[in-house]
Amino acid sequence: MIEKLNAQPLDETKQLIQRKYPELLSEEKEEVKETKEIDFIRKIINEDMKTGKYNGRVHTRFPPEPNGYLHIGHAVSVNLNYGIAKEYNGKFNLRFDDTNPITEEEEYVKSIIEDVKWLGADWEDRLFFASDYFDRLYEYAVQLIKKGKAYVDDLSVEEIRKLRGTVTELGKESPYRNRSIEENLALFERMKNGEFVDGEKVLRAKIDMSHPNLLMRDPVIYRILHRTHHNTGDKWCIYPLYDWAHGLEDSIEGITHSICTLEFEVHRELYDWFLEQLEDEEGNPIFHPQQIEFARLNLSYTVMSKRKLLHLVSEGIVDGWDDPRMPTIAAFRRRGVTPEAIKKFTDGIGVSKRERIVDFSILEHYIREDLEERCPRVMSVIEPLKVIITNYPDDKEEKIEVNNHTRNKDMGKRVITFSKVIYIDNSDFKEKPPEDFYRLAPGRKVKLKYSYTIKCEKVVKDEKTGKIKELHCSYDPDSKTCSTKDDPEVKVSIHWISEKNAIPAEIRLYDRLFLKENPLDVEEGKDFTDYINPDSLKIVKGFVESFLAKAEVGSRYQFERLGYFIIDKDTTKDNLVFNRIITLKDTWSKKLENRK
RNA sequence: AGUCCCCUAGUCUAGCGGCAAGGAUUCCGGACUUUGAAUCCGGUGGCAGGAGUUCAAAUCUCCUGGGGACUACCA
Repeated sequence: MIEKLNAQPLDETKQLIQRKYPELLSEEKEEVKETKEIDFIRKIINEDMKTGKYNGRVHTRFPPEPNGYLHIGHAVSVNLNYGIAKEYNGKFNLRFDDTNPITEEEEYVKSIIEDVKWLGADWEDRLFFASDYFDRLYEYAVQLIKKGKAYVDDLSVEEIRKLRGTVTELGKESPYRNRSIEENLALFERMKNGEFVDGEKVLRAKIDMSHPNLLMRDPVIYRILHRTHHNTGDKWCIYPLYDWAHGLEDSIEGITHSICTLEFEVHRELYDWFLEQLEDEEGNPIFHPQQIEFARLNLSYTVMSKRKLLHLVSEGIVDGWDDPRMPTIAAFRRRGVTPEAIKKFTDGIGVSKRERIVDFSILEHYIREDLEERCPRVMSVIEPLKVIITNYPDDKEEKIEVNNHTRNKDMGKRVITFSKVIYIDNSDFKEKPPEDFYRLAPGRKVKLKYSYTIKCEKVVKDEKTGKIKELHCSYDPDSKTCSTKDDPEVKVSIHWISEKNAIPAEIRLYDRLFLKENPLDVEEGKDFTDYINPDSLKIVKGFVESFLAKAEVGSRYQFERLGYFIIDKDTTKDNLVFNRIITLKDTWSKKLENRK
């Protein structure tokens, strides 16, 4: 009780200080920001720097497979890897892990390059392909054979699987396991030369068929695939597998910290084993990067697997990889989200080893925070309701100068028009207003933002349908510069647009793609697509300020009280198209919902 | 079933033997406001459970429980 009494005046003092001397409090805040949180990966790196493990060098990489579009989960990895490289004055590579010509395509290479660049990561001149190293990978394989640590196996896929055993049963050795080094060398060369058909032979590492880690039970490292590769064409008909290729790629590039997701944790043992076996021309062990695993991102109300995203695209559930409802980078870009917002988000959620489903509202928060700063304000009407100001002269027009941003005066001013016929948003009028409804209703007053106070005198309805056609309102000529607090009858000011200043626009209202928090948590007999939000896209015709006809594709605005919008690339000379990036927070309608 | 990994508010995260367990978001109040926005103030809410070590445990050890990875010639 005493605490409460004491707390009261203190809060008030703080609020007073905030109002009068905001700079005092903001300084305080910056100091708090100084204490930077450090994740477990950076801790490992700090330790390595201390011990001089890599001579103070930090070199990371982002190694996508070009078999799909990048999504926000990849952004976590890009930002992490590039961020670390920058922080430690290190380097960052972009490397395509293109060891499987069956699924990989040039189209994906292009989109990935564009996305990584857009995210702000800079690989300078270090854009690499695993396929650049096919020769060296082959040489290393020969070395492994020469050391008696790899052999050519004639077994079929099924036979290999059978002999591998299970997590509880030991594996059995292949009858071809003890071929001579010479025979293996010859056979491997013949594999490379295309003397065998797909699947006829493989090269396997000779490790331990009774190893508790299944991956260590003589893993296949080369398979025969008579396929044209997007990069090397028909030069090769044998291709290395991930475990063989990845560590070697890292080693070749001098990567110090090979950061990947949790599912590769079990692979680390193999990763290390390969690197320990091999040596360079002088007989020294080859460079040995360290693999570190972190938890991938899962976001609520969406799906992240490439397979599922591809399904949404190929089934036409969404309109392509860059449909603004998708979690792909291309979609975020088109939707209007900035790379800076994504960076804030990925920094904000941090990195850890616990599997996580990050709440969508956290992403939304960073998107709003970013847009709030950068978007000029504009008054647009999404669901127009015609309003006639009955006591305003027919042909009179007033120009009103308004700020483009409430706080940031650098964004300049613009001029809007007031006249007899205006449009307001349908949601700002209720014939039978619910409790707490502050906006317009029959007989009620509302402030038109930057302009007059109006009072609803009459509701005109369509005789046939009974739908509201227009509103007849009167205005108060003395109210132009008033604020809402000058008139006890006026609670809020609403946005509006004059007929004289309005041009039509197509407005695409996007919402979350799924209704279910975790769409992968499917009930019996259902599919993840059963949880698609049927209202994830609504297209409406509204009015925007006429100067926007000249605005460029990709420019973002805050439609006052509605949300943030961007001009879409579908815009043509006579069809202006806006995407809603995100709504403004709406505590009032949330309150109404919660009351239900 | 074997090996390995993980477990701090609804969600994400900090903590590294001594904290009133901190921050972000969500939610709920309030101040301010020509955006029911932003901004500001306040509140609800957490160490999976149990034993042990210790003067002292979210932190170290063990057990139990829960979640996950691995049984592809995918990455």
